[in-house]
Amino acid sequence: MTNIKVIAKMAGVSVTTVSRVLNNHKYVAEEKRAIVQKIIDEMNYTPNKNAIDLIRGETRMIGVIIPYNNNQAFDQMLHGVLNQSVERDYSITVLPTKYNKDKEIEYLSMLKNKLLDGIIITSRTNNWESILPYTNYGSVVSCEYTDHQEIGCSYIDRYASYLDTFQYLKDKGHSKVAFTTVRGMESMSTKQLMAAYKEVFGELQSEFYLSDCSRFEDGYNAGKKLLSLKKRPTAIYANGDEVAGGMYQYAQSINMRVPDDIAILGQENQPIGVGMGISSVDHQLIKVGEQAFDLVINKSRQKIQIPYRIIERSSI
Amino acid sequence: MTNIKVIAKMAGVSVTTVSRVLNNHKYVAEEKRAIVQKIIDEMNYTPNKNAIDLIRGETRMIGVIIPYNNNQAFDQMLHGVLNQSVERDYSITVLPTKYNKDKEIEYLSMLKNKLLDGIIITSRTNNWESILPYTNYGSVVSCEYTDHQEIGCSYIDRYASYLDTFQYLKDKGHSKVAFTTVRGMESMSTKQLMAAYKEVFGELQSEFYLSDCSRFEDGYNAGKKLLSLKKRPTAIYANGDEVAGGMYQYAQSINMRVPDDIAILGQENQPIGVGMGISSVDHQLIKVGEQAFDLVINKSRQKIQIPYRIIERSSI
DNA sequence: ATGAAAGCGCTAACAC
DNA sequence: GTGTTAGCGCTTTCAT
Repeated sequence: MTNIKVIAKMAGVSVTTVSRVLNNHKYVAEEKRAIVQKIIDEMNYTPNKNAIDLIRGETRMIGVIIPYNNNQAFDQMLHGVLNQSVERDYSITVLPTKYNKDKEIEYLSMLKNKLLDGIIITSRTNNWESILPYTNYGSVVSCEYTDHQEIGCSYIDRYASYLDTFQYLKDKGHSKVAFTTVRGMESMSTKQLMAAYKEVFGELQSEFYLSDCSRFEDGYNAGKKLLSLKKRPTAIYANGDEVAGGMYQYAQSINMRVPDDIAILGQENQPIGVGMGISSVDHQLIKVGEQAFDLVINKSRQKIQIPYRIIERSSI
Repeated sequence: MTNIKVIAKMAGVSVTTVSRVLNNHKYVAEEKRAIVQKIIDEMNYTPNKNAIDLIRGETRMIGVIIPYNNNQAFDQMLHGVLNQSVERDYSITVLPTKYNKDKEIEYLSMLKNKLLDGIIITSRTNNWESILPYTNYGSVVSCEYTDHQEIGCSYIDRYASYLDTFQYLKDKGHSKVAFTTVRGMESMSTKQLMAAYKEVFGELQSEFYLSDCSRFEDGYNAGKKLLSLKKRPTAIYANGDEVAGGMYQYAQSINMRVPDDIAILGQENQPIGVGMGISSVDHQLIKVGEQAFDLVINKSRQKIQIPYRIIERSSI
């Protein structure tokens, strides 16, 4: 292992001097700097960043906690983070939890371990009380709103969005609308969705709600269930355009017309949505990710709301 | 900062003993082990992994070099890597290069810097000769085939795939086929694509080839160009289902029927493809990523080929 | 069984 | 300007 000591010996100077040329310090004789640099180049030497981090207590590395690594919504946020990190010269470490509480905490403790300067939580399974202690070791920002002031937030106002969306559907003349989600009632956003539904349409009949939908196939199956109901919905609000696409395809397979027989609304403005002409409410998750990144590296605890928008296409 | 020293003092033992209980060493009196563990729990102490890495010279962290962070193909490989990393308890750092040579080398030198145990290169811009030296510092595996035996490879036989695909198209009666790519002739796979085309159809007329296609919109525009040709193609082989989807939509917008008026073949079996019924040649990039991960962590230099398959739907 | 002490590779006072 | 030295937080001989 060729380390700073070796270079120092070869150059006939002290490690300090080598360290100085490495870090572009002033007060190094041009002559010595030249010879040191020459040895460095010859030996093709690069400092051990691990040792540097150990001393500095900083890593320029940000972690992104993500439940699944194959979910469009989380992917979009991750992309936003990645976009910014490239500009700002930070590295990003992806931390997939599968909503495992211990795993999540293990990742959080990477802050304590000085492995990460900050963490972005796109979605969590532990309660905030368990997470809060880690804010002492590094910046943690959430992509979901929380009151806790030690947590910075880059979030969307999901409740408002859901309210708007259901109202939009109601205005279009729909009163029997069904919807799908990824997770069940353990998820904050599912709860908000439920609440918004109730606000607009009143009590929800349970057959109109389906969880565990992530991909196209899930949408297809959900479509089958929903459209087989004796009292079937006139509109479906899917949690993602991929899921919506699956529903769309099932509808077509049984010769139902969209939007005449069944209206379909997706989320997140995914490619499949533009391809199939599915209306979508875009929560601009990429922007959420970009903003979250800015917050972490600035160790900011601001609460920043990212606007959503409904993109009208022909499925509704 | 509560470190091992503090714990040692509080427990009234030496740092060595603390280190031993931390690492589950034998030869620690059950009594002492208990008291040390108690303090550790009370103090909510976790060791500084950075310091541990420094000594061990290992990080359990793998880097994935990716040109863009918003390209379906690279995303799929990344997902494959992520899938495996969760199982094996490794962290993954995403290293986006935008095909910048210096950035790419900078990332490679993270191996030397002891920041990464290994690196997976999904696509590169430097030549292998520049990359080879870094194999001395850690395992580097490529998702593209190379003869260099210091590089492990998890790859697809692109040339064979392209040959098969074009032959498939020819068998379907197409002789005028156009195609698109992300990058131009600087890319290895574009070169192979060209060669395969020539092999099957003979000389390529330049209007039948378009580069810089990544997303749906690119496909739409490519479709417009290709279908506006006086001598237009009867089939298009798109570099991805998203791009294919854009072409499909343009075709529909001018009332051309798919596949009767124009046949469209995509790649990578993306959701939009199943949604729109686009035939696709699936290179199983997720598997490529999974296999690549296995290779890095085993420091294997094997060359493993992942099979591709043509998925027939209705666009051809 | 347990602890003292010597590093891992580097930075940052502090002295000269 | 340059070098000596004391750490950063931990592991690992080597004694005891």
